[in-house]
Amino acid sequence: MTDDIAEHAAGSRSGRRNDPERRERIISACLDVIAESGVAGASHRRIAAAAGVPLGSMTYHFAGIDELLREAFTRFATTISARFEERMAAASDAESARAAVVAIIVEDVAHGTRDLVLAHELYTLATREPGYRALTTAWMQRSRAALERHFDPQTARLLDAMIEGISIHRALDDDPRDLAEVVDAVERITRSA
Amino acid sequence: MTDDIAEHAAGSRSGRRNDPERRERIISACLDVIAESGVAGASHRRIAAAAGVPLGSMTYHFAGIDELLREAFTRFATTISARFEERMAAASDAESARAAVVAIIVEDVAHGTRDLVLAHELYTLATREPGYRALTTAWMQRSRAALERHFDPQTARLLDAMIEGISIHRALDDDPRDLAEVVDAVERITRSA
Amino acid sequence: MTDDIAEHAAGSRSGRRNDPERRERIISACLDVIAESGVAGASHRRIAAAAGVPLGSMTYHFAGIDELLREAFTRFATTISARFEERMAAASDAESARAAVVAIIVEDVAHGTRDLVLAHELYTLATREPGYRALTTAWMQRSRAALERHFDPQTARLLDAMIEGISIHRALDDDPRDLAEVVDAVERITRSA
Amino acid sequence: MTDDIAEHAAGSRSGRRNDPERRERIISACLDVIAESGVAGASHRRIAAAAGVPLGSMTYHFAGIDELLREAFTRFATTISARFEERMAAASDAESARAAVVAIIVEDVAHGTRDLVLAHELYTLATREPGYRALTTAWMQRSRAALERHFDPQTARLLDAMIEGISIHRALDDDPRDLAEVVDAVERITRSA
DNA sequence: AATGAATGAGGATTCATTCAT
DNA sequence: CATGAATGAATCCTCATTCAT
Repeated sequence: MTDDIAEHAAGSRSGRRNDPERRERIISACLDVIAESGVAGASHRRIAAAAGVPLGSMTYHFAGIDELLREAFTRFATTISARFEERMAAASDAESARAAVVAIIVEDVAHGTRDLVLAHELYTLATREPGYRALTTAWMQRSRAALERHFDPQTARLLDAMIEGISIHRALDDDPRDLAEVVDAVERITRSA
Repeated sequence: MTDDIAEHAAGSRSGRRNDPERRERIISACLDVIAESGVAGASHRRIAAAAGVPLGSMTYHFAGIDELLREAFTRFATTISARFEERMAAASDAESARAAVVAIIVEDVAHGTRDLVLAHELYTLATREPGYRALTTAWMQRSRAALERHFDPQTARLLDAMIEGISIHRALDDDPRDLAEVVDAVERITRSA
Repeated sequence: MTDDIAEHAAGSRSGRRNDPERRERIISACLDVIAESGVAGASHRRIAAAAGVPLGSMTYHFAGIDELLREAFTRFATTISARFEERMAAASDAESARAAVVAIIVEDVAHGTRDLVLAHELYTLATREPGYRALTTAWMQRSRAALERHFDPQTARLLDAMIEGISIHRALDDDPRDLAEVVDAVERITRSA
Repeated sequence: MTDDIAEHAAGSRSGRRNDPERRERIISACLDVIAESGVAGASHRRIAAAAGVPLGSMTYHFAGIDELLREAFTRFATTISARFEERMAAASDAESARAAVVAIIVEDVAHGTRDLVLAHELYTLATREPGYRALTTAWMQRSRAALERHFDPQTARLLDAMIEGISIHRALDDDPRDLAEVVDAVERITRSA
C-alpha cells in the first residue's frame, strides 16, 4: 500500500519498466498519425512522439513498421466492423435496419473524417498488397453477414457497396449533403428486390 | 531566331532542344510509379529512372515533387473523366446508358487494377488536402453531368456513388464477381425513381 | 535452504538452478555465430537466439560482449591447440610426425572452413588488440612445443608458419589442391636442416 | 593559373561542387579506418569523418557500404600485388629473387602492421564470401606468376604460402623476430627442389 | 537550357546494456 | 537467481532540393 502511494507520488517514473498498455498506446498513436498524415507520414519517430514513448521502444514492441501498420489496421477494421454489427444487431426489422444503415453513413461524417481517411488508407494498401486484402475481405464479409440478418444476400452485397460509395462521395463533396439523399439510396437498393 | 534556324538546320531531330515530350514522359512515369509503389514510393529518383531522364531534370521541369504529383493526378482525373463522358455521350437512351455504366464498372477490372489504385491514392490525398479535393470534386461533377444526360440529377448522384462503391468492392473481392450483380445494381438505382 | 532441499528432491534434474551447461552453450553458440556471420555479426540477440537462451541471460552470464568473445576465442584456441598436441604426441618418430602435420593441414578443409574462419577472425582481433594477442601467442607456443617433440626449434617455427600459410592458401584457392603439394612442403621444411 | 591561385586562396570552398578526387579520398579513408578499427568499425560516419566529407556524400559516391568495401579492398590488393611484382621484376636471378622475398616479408613489419591488418581483414571476408574470394585469388595468382619468373611453379606456390605464414606469425609474435629465420625459411623452400 | 554533383534531414532498424521484478 | 522490458546511441540508406557549370 505504501508502495502504491509512493508510486503515484513518483508519477510515471516507476511505471517506466512495466507498461503493459504501451503496445496498445502505440497502436492508437499509429492510427492517429495515419489519420493525420497518411501511411506515408507514419514514421517511427512521429508515432513514438505521438504515443509519448522513446524511439527505441517502437522496434522493441513491433518487429518493424510493417507489423505495426498491420496491427493498427487490423484493430481499425475490427473496431469498425464491430460497431457495424452492433448496430445491425440492434435493429429489429428491415425498417429499423434501413434506419441503422442511414445512421452509419451519416455518422461517419460526424466522426470527423477520421474513419473514412483510415478506410481509404487501408483500401489503398489493400489494392496493392494481398496481405492487407485479407483485412478488407474479412471486413466486407462481416458487414454483409450483418446485413443479411435483415436482407437477402444479393441485397446485402449491393447495400454494402452503396454504403461504401456514398460514404466516399459525401466525404469528397464540399457541400454538406442532405440526409434525404442517403435515405433514398437505401430505399432504392432495398425496395427493388 | 538564330537558335531556331540552327535547330531547323539540325533537322529538328526530335525537338531535343525544347523537349516537350519530356515533361509528359515524366508525368506518365510518375503515374506508373504511383500505381506500383504508391505516392509514398514516388520519389524523384524513382520517377526519373522510370522516365529515363536525368535526376536533375526533375526539379528543372517541376518546381517540386508536389507540383509533379498535382499535375500527374490532374492528368489522371482528366483522362478518366473524359473516357467516362465519352461513353455516356455515345449512349443514345437510358437503356444504352445503363449498359455503358455496367461496361465502365466491369472494364475497370480489365484495365488491371491500375486505375483503381491511382484513384485510391488520389482519394487518400483528397480526404486530407483541399488542393486535391478540387480535383476529385471536378471529376465527380463531370461524371454526374455526363450521367444527367440520361438520368435525373438525384439518380445521377446515386448512380455515381454506386459505381464507386461497387468498383471498390469488386477490386477488393478475391473471387471474380458476377456480371449479373452489376447489372442488378444499376437497375435498382435507375429503375426505382 | 528450503529451495535447496526442494532441488535435491527434484533429483537435481540437470542442475537447472545453477545451469553450468548454459554458459557453455552460449559460448558454443557464440563460436557458431562468429563462424557464420563474423565477429561483426555476433550480437547478443543473435547468439542468444542460437543458444536458445533468453536475451537477459547474456549479460547475466557475461559482463559484456567483450568478455563473451574473449572466452569463446579462448576455448576455440585451446581446443585447436589440444587437438594439435594430441596428434603430435601420437607420432612416434619424425616420419610419422610429418604425416601428422600433413593430416592436420588437409583435415582443416574437411572440417569445413569453420575453423579457418574462426582462426582468421581471431587473428584479425589479435593484430589489433594485445588482449587477443596473448591467445594467439600461447597457441603458437603450444604448437611449436608440440612440434619440438620431433623437430629442432628452428624447424618447428618454420613448420608452424608453413602450416599456417599453406592452410590459408588452400582455403582461398578455388580448385581443390593436391595432397602431394602439402607433402612436398613439409618435406622441404623438415629435410633441409 | 590565376584561377588555381584563387582557388587555393579560397580554401576548400570553391572545390565544394566539383571534387574529382573525392571518390579516391573516401577509398583511402576507408582503408585507414579498416586498418585502425576493422571492417566492423568501418561505418559510413567514421569513414566520412576520416575523409573530411559529409555523410550524405558516402552513398552518393558508393551505392552502399558493400560497394565501398569492395573497391577499397580491390585497390589494396592491387597495390600490394603491384609492389610485389615490381620487386620480383627487379630481381635479376634466383639469388636476388630470394633476397627480394626476404625484403618483402621483413618490410611488411616496417610498414607498421597496417598492410598485414588489412590483409587479414580481407582474408576474413574472403573465407566467408565468394565475392571477395575473387580478389584474393587474383592476388595469389599475380604473386605466383611473379615468383615464377625465378622459380618453378611448385616452388612458387610453396614460397608464396611460406611468405604468408611467416608474415602472419611474425606479426603475431611479440618478440621481434630475427632476420636469419626468414632467410632460412626462403632457403629451405627454394633450395630443396 | 539542362544536369551531375553534392548534402543535411530524416527514414527504419539493430545494438549493448540497464534494471525492476 | 534470472529475465523480460526498455532505451539512447549508432547503424545504413533514401530523400528533396540546391547549385556550379
